[in-house]
Amino acid sequence: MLSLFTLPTAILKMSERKISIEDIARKAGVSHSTVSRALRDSPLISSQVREDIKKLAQEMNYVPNAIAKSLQTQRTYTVGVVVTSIADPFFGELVEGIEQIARLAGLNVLLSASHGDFEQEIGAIENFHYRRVDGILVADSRISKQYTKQLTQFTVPTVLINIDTEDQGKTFHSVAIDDRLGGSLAVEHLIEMGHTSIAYLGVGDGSKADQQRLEGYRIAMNQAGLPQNPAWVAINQDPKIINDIDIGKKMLPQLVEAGVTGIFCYNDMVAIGALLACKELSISVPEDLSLVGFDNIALSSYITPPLTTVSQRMLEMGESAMTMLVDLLQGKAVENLLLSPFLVKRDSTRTYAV
Amino acid sequence: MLSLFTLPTAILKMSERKISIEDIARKAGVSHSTVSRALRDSPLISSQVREDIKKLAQEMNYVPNAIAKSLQTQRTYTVGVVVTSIADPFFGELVEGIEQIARLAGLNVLLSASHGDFEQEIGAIENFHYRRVDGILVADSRISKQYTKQLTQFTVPTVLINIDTEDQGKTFHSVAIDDRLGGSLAVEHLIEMGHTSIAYLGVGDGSKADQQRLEGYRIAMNQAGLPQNPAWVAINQDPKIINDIDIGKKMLPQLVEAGVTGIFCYNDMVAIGALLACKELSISVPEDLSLVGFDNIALSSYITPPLTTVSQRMLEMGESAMTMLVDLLQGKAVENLLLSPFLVKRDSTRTYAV
DNA sequence: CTGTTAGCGCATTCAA
DNA sequence: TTGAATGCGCTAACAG
Repeated sequence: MLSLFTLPTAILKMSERKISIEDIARKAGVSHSTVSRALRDSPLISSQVREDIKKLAQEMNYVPNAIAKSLQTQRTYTVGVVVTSIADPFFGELVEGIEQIARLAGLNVLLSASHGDFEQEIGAIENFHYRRVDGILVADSRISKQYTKQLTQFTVPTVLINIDTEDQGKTFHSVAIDDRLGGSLAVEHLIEMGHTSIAYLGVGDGSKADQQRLEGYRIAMNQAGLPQNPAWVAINQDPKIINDIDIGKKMLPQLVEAGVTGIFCYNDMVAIGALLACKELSISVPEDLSLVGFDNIALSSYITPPLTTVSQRMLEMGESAMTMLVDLLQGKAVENLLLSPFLVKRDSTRTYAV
Repeated sequence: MLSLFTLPTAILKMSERKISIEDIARKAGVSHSTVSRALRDSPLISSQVREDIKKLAQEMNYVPNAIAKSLQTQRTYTVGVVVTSIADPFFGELVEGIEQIARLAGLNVLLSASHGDFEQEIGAIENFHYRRVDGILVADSRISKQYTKQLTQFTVPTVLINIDTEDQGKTFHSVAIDDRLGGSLAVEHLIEMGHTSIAYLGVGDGSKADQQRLEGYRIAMNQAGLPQNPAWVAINQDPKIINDIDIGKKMLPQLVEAGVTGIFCYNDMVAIGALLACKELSISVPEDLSLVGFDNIALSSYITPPLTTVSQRMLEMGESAMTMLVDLLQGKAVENLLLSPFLVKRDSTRTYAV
């Protein structure tokens, strides 16, 4: 701790205009290119001169200028990241994963929030373009499709995270979660617990995630040879309800009336809404009803009862996306990634006793 | 929106090397300085030429080069932000606030995580330096003091957020939460509810926050003319316990034995730990014991019972810090900010009946 | 091995 | 009002 900064040379007071390689060249009595070479450990230089100049640079508190370097090399070593909301813990984890890998690769992260707004997303990306980032990462599971068309026009390597369109794989690079698999995992779990009347509670926002989780539900039901009742699929139709908790609250009663004993909810917030509705209706979870969420948000493990859920591992998703981008920047070929979610069993589900 | 291009032509296919003002100058049959002027709405140009050139630039899908511009103007319109962890919802909110104001001011955010590590923080800041950011924001409530000394050496305008040192106000700019006030608010609330035997449960990490919340506790007790018992102040001494929940769990029993009826906990996680310990000991909250937290993390409103807590409003703190930085960049004088937290009454506290 | 020269893309002074 | 010339700080040919 203490010794770290005993070398006062690293950060010290510096006058208005910073020291440049020419300044140190003048002082060393050499040309600025010699200084440039010395500082960058070029083989085209005598080790003697190199050491001398490095020492001098230290003494003069030289801090290289990334801007000038970028202008020359046409590389900024910066990537732009767009997320819908930074405050959302979900994206927070994602960005954390992105930043970790970026730093390991010597890249900086320029962060922007879109708040789910199309124009703001475009604005952020144009801005990244303007700043000549080396690559772009866009995370948004509810984005319009035309957007992706425009994105393909970019020459800047771009990786899309959980993008809301089907035709991935062809036009651009992406990493996404396998929502279909996730849905199946959730429902298979309920089936294993002996449930047969199982519902899906979706948000009806038209997102790919919503549709594919429902598909996963159907696949699992089919594979188990279980009957499917239209009344067991409750999709919110009211566009005025934007809060997931409220959706869960509002949609739960009709599913209970339809006689289901287990519900797979679109996500944890919906499940929590359903849970709250259960409390109001004096329905015990998991005694009377089993509930499965999706996302594994922090909250899900703390509520009562702790929620059985499908986990997305956002940190890993961020790492994967950034790793893919790094590969692209190095000219490597990459393959789109479909990450597998997994089930986290907690206390909101239990064996169905006839 | 200060979007450079509102038309869809903005995003279009472009060849390897981007169009420069010289390219468009050549095509327009003028000099590149004329183009430069036209594009920047210089008064030194005829409106005719300006419109023509702007139109041409559009057609040629010209995207100005921020790097070149920065090299010339010595301004990057970029600020560096260091937080301990991006994934922490707490900092997520902070960064969201920062980003909002930054964008409004036409600034970009370069984000870095320090993971509470001194070296990584220094590294991030040096990197920002290297990239010639216009300003720096550092958030960390548990940072070493000498660090701040070093920070003052920077010529780059810097605002510290919730920094862990007393001598703010003099050497550098800062925005922080008034922990002392927060502590008083929590304890005053308990006093109003009729409690007289009130405890403080601290983490003992030597942080300013811990000390000042305790101080707030003492002030409130004094002002109410209440006696103070040393046994009512439980500060964790075991450095091996790093998890706040565990601290709460472990320290609770001794406070109960000391006969307190209300406890003000260092933060929500500690309070939740205490709550869990209560459950194990069959102590009902709030019937037998009232609990107050600090931070108002999302979790606090969802647990049972929902936690009465002191709220920090991190979004506002981020906005304030960034606003302060913007003022600094504009050469304005700024005053350090001490934000007032406020009490959020929920169900973990209740009137003490004798 | 080292110095000279020439840009990278733009803003800006000085002339015209 | 416009053009020519210069420089921001650096890398990278090309010569010596």
